[in-house]
Amino acid sequence: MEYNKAKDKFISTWGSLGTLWGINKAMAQIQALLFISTKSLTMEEIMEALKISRGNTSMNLRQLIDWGIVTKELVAGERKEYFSTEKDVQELARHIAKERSRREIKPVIKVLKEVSSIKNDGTAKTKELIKQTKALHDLAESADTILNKMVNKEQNWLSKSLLKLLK
Amino acid sequence: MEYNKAKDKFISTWGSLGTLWGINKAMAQIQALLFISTKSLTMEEIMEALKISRGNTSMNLRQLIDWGIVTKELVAGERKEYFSTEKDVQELARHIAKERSRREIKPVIKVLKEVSSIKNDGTAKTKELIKQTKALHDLAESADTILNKMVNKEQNWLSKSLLKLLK
DNA sequence: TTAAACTTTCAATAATTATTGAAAGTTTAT
DNA sequence: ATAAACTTTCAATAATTATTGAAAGTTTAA
Repeated sequence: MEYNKAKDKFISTWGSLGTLWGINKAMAQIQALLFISTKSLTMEEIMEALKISRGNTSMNLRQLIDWGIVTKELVAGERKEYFSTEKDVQELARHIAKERSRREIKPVIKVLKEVSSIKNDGTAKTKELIKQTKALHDLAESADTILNKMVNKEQNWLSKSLLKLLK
Repeated sequence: MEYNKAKDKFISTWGSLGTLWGINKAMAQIQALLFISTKSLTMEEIMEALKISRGNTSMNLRQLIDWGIVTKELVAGERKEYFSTEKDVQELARHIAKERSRREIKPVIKVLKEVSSIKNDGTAKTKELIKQTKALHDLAESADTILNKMVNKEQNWLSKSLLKLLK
């Protein structure tokens, strides 16, 4: 496989994976493009490379910046903006895990807490609801905690040793 | 919060979480309904409880069965089918992790392997593509391995002790 | 074998989500 | 202050994905 085919395959695969996991295709592809780029890119270059509109590019770049995985760079003497993504996979995973936890997992954990805390009126269905949502709550909380610890920068040595331990 | 409100909140929250993570709302809600039900339910009961059509219920039940988290039960002397979901959260997590790994993660790891194995022609862009996709490949493989080990039934004692270790 | 009781399939439709593109907005240089 | 060079916004549209519902299929009982 030569460079261009490999590049296209990577970008399109990354886009599909994004879609499968609830992340907009354009957003995933912009990140993929920046991830393998040897230099920061302008909006124009991104539009051109991915064949997407200016508006789409602008909105998705903003989202990526919100997520903390893309940064805007201003080059002295140039008016246009340059974009680059976090190049370190560990850091990338950390940002994504942190954001998805904050936006999606934590709110669900909160709901599970509320639901599992309803008054136990002694009926079987109430008991079951409490029992099951409590189990889900505990699992979600454990998973969320362990995930965040594992991708934690300072504790990275740990996740590496854990991996060995588990093998 | 009384039972019905809590139940509705749980089902709708679970449906939304599904959507956010690329899982069809109806599929997530059927699973949620079964998860807190004290008994197996018929298609009719599921349709009624979630206000969804027969076709939708049928297709999503099949998917849940494919995923290995719902089972069809035949009651002697009754013609209609009864459905129930895995009630143990640990088992549930295990099935979901296994399936998402198999369907979505493993194929991506394969592509990353291919892409990172292209011939290094010495150009900066090729070197960067190889380096970055290789890093992603290694991370994805580690994450996939560790996730599957963690949710592994036999090794569950391990995930529990790991959690303590990480705290 | 027929009919009743059920489930599945799938084309049509609806709902949701992504994308466009042009107008409005912003910044900088002169 | 004006204009050029850019970015953002957002209503319109397109693309995708989910859902319906009725016809076709299946199974069981008589």
